[in-house]
Amino acid sequence: MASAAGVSVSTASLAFSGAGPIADATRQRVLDAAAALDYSGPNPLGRQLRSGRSGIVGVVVGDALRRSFRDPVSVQLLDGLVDTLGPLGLGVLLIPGPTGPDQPPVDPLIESAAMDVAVLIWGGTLDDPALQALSRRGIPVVVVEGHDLPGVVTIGIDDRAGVAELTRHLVDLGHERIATVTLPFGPARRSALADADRIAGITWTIAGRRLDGVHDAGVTPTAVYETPASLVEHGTAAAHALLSGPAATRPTAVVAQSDLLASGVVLGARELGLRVPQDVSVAGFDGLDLPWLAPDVLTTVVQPIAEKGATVGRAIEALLAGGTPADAVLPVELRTGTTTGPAPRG
Amino acid sequence: MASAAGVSVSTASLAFSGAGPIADATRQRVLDAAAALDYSGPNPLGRQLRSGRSGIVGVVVGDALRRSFRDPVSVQLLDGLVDTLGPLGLGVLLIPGPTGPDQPPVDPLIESAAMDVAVLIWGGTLDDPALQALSRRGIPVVVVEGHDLPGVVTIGIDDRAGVAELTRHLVDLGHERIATVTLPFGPARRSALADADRIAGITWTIAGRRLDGVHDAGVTPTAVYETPASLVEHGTAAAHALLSGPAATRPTAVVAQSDLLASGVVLGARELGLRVPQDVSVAGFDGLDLPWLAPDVLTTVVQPIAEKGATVGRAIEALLAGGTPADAVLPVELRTGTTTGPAPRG
DNA sequence: ATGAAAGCGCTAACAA
DNA sequence: TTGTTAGCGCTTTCAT
Repeated sequence: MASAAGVSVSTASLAFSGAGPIADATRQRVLDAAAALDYSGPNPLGRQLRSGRSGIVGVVVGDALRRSFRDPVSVQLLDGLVDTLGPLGLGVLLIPGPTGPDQPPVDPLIESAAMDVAVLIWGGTLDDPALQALSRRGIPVVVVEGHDLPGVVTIGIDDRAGVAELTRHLVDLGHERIATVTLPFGPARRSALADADRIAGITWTIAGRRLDGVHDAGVTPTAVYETPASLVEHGTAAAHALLSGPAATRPTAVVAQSDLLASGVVLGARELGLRVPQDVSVAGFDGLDLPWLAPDVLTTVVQPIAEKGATVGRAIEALLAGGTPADAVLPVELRTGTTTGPAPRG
Repeated sequence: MASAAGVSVSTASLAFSGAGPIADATRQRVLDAAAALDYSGPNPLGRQLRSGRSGIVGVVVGDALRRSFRDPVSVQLLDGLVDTLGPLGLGVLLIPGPTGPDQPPVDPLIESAAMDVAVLIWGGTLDDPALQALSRRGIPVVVVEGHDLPGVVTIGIDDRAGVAELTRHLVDLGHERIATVTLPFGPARRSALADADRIAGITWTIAGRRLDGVHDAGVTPTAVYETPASLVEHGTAAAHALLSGPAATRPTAVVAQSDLLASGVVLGARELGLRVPQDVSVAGFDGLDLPWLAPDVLTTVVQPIAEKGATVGRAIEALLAGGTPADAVLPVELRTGTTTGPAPRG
């Protein structure tokens, strides 16, 4: 302990914290002694116990890291969050989400890691075991893109309205047979066409909301293809399932619930010998940069991802200050690119 | 405190830890009392202070998160690391690397967050301020893909030999004019052709080692294009710079130091109207899945990324057990795809 | 302006 | 088998 080296006891605390009244000379003496003993400042563990705060925000990614982080949306969200949290002196602890059906339902870190707040990326329902464990521990929770749940702060975007606007754009272009490619419906992931029963059983609301957006535009999709994750290859698989039929019955437009899925659809359509947008229009959601689609630019709904992360960060700040931040729904914006065009003459 | 509720004091500790002798009846009584008071197990802060361990591994990503995580290599490494650390009860704290030249050199978390070990992804030299801060704090460090530094554990791959083998593959195909596209040379990032002076000043050894690999195969690159980050768009820019000249002098093969760069080169070559591999061969490094290149498969050097993460995890385990884990150099393997072929007849 | 003392919640040694 | 005690390193009253 530096105090032994210097002369005082807890005056050292003042010397380091800067708070409290202390003579410049004394402070300097303490700092010098610390340097001599290469003591590098207060031990964070002691400080944390004393203050009851760990300075750590646990971020539960909705999936195995590998899969989550292949999704630029999660990454950019995390980036915005880290940028906001850093200046507040808060660090982000990565917590893997449920890995597989036969794995333990919640990561041990959720049960026992020190954290002041937790963030659930990608939703969660009330009976989510992670949510229950956190509430048992009394750790406040911020949920991104989930249900509106009592007792937790929810940050989302107005995706339903965004998809509705996008769909109307397609209707205005004369499209009548519109198919859609969705995000996963729930923990039981599938890559397949979904029937009405399956659609009725959607538990992850993000897929449901974006599907509702299509209906809001007065459109009933000719087919709904459900994917197990927002990845390019699943979009390609969807394209093969949706676009292999004859031109007379094939959809003339595909609305994908993410840009990654949409770019997979574009690639799949090309593999089938279809031109985009002459033979089929493709639209996405998110507003990512997709350099490999160049020179095409995807028509999509742009969501403010980094801003979403920052909003989560501010909610955390408010929570830690003892406040009760309001839920937030951020606006989205339609961006028309080159992958949508007039419906082909039938 | 549960002890008040139950009947005992620190017997509760035994009840929760499971260690030590305790009567089943007593344990049950404690657990019941805990449930009644909804006490959710020992406070991690107290436990941490007592044990002197935080259970946290700080991972310093070599860059802004946004950029780091667009690189699948970092993500998969992190994934392998998290998978290994989880069962050990260790969590990963994300620490942003240097963000910009005018930013503070090290993130405050490096100075003051509680962590038992730190991992530096993507290198670091001896005078790296992060490394210095960590050593001042007495926190052991594992470095991935960096220099061999005294006092830190280094985990890497045999990339030099891998690039040499790859280059020999091209030589065997008859290529004589081979250009190369490199990873960043150091913190001062550029997107430009590099002259000899610039090459002599490489500080991030990963670029240097992979460049040396080309020479090991007896090849002097006709041009070296330096990129500011391992991203598709920088590969495309490199392709335009390297492949715009007349066929007689243009390189017939390009060795990129990452798959992302290589796929950018492929896209750029196509934009220039060149066929891959008939007009120009392109090879990469990493062994990623690149769905958007389909049906092409990149010729590349496959590195065991997840295994690298796991190796880092095991080194951390050994470090925390008081051992001194050895540096590791993991093997790589050439994978020939469809993007390299015989040199065009000149 | 500085020092003394208490206590954050826990666990490990020891005593009973 | 259980209870008592001490102390991890810190910050914060409260005295001096």
